[in-house]
Amino acid sequence: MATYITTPIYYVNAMPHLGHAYTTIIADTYSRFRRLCGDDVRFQTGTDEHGEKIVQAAENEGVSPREYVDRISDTFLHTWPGLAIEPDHFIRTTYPEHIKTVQDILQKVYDQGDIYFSEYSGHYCKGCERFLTEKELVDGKCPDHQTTPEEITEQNYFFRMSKYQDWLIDHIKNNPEYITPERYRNEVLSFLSEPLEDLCISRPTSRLTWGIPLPFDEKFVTYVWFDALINYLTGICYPDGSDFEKYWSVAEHVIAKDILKPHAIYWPTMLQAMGLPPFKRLHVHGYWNVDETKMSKSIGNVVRPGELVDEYGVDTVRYFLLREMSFGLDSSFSSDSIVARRNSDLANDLGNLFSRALTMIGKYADSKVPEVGEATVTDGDRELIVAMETMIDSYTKSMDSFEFHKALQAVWAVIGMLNRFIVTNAPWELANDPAQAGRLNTVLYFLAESLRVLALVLRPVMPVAAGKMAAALGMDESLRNAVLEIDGRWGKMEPGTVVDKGPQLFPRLDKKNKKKKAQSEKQQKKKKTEQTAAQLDMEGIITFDQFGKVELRVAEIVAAEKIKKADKLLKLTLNAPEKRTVVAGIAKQYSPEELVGMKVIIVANLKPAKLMGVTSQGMVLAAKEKDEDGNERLVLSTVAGDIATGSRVA
RNA sequence: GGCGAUGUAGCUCAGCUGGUUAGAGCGCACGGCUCAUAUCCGUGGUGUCCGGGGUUCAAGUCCCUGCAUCGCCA
Repeated sequence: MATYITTPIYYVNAMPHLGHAYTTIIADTYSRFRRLCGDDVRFQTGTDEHGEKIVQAAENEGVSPREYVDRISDTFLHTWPGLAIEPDHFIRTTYPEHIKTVQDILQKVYDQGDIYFSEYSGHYCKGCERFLTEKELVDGKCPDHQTTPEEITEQNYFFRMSKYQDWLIDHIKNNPEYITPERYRNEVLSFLSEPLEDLCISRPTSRLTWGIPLPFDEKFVTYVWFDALINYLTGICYPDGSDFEKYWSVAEHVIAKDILKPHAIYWPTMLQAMGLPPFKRLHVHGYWNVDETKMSKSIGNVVRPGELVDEYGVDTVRYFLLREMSFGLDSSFSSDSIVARRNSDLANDLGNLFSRALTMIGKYADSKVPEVGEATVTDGDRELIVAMETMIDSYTKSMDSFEFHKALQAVWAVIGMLNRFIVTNAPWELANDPAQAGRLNTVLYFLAESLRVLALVLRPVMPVAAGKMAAALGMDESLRNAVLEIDGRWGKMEPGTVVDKGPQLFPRLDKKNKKKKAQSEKQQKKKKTEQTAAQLDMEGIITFDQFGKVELRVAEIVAAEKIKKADKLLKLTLNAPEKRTVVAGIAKQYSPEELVGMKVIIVANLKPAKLMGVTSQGMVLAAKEKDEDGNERLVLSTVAGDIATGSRVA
């Protein structure tokens, strides 16, 4: 069997965060799992590098788009090894091979009449960077930006997506596993119950040049999906090459729920138009909330994968992410929850089991795995063997259907059983009675053999720790290329194998732990500064550190409008340089029109708040004074010279 | 506004087609062991199963309705 597993290609307008890491860890774990099943696996990830936002981001940094994408793409590439993620191929949409294939495909689909040129007159929202449909408008305004879109007439190329709608509905209905979990399948079917519109696939070069030119019209470049999605094909050398033959029919995509529609609707219809079979399965996962809030750049609670690994270690991070989230649903991340998992599941249950078992083999059997005394095997022992087999069965099923949390639950059920097995058999008592030597050997063999199986099944999730386990069991070489069907069977551990306990697999994490000393010192220091801060606070003085926490930035107002029923409030859309909405109480002093284009200073890391139903992500600074009559006068703080939006004010 | 999902122990959740005293893990309390990473094992309690109405011999499980949260669409 072959397996082809992909992550989305990540858009290089942001640095890798927890969400990227989760998606990619899933794909890596699945890829390792399929290898464990003996499959020929290809695992691909990469970066998406064209489009308007990239041009803007590059401009903000004063570099060329090329330099910019090279740098960010490189960051992604170098993030993965730190998470023990090992893709077979890293693709970039700026690779010449990709560009050529995209153009060949566009030409083919165009030649067969599925791409047509059309004049399009519509409401273009600058904030969304796209045309909004009549239906989308609320009171003639963009619901996201509360601005009146511009009437633009533009000519563009369209893909006849609607032509394939019926086929797609049938395909999804006939293949229950095509989109999983089921909730997302239902969502897609519900969306498809309405007529599908054709897909706009181009942008005129007058507006965007950083893209792949249409082969049949040089005045246009491809817009997003006919570029990005095709990476899944170019990565396996479509149209030629044995890799394409081998892997396309078994392609499985992992995505987060925000890009469901492009993958579940655009992509299958595109493939159908190309005359290619649809991919095999699409796996959709939810979001990680950080401390109860959605992770977002503007809130500033972005979790960096590298920092997590530094703090908890790669295996703990991978285990936590896979164990804590029910695949498909949203989940919460917090340092408390990861420490809790680490201590209870990894240190107490698994790590301690491993440690006590190997210590006993060391003490009672001279560090050599003993032989089973057949005559001393009990019913309890046989139950353990059955439990291990049952575990492998349910582990395999769950891993195959992306229910990683269930797979791990099954593994931990036998870990609990093994801890009970030790208490029940009390090897330390058997060791005191020479007549029980045979029984002792059997018990020790059962432990060693069980740990071997654990090391085997845990490898996809915790490659580093499982490697250490295998090495300690003297099985490093033989387990590295193990196949579950063969090596998962009971009794593969050779008597006489020399074990070597080695250092603790998962030391407990807590404040008393010396390993955490550095951190607790840091915390103490923080506490101390907080104390002095509290003192200063009384005097109305703040420390430099406190001031440093306030992130002031230059932002450009790109749109402004009044908020209904609020005489003082204006809703501002800002470039800072990312887009954000801020509500400001300046309606009495400023009209929306005069504000557009102005550069102001904002507090960028203020906790978002909802004002009159609008979420404000920050606050605009203004000077305020009162005259004798008590009337308020207010003047916006701005910058004295020309400076890029997003510049830090300090 | 339309469609849909969710609401079960302090926390995170499992409970398929309605059927005996509603479950798991974590946390908490108590007891036991000593091989082990102050770990492990055993015992224990707590639940108006979101509110209200209905169907049924029987409802966390079905129907209606209200509230809350979320998602998709508009």
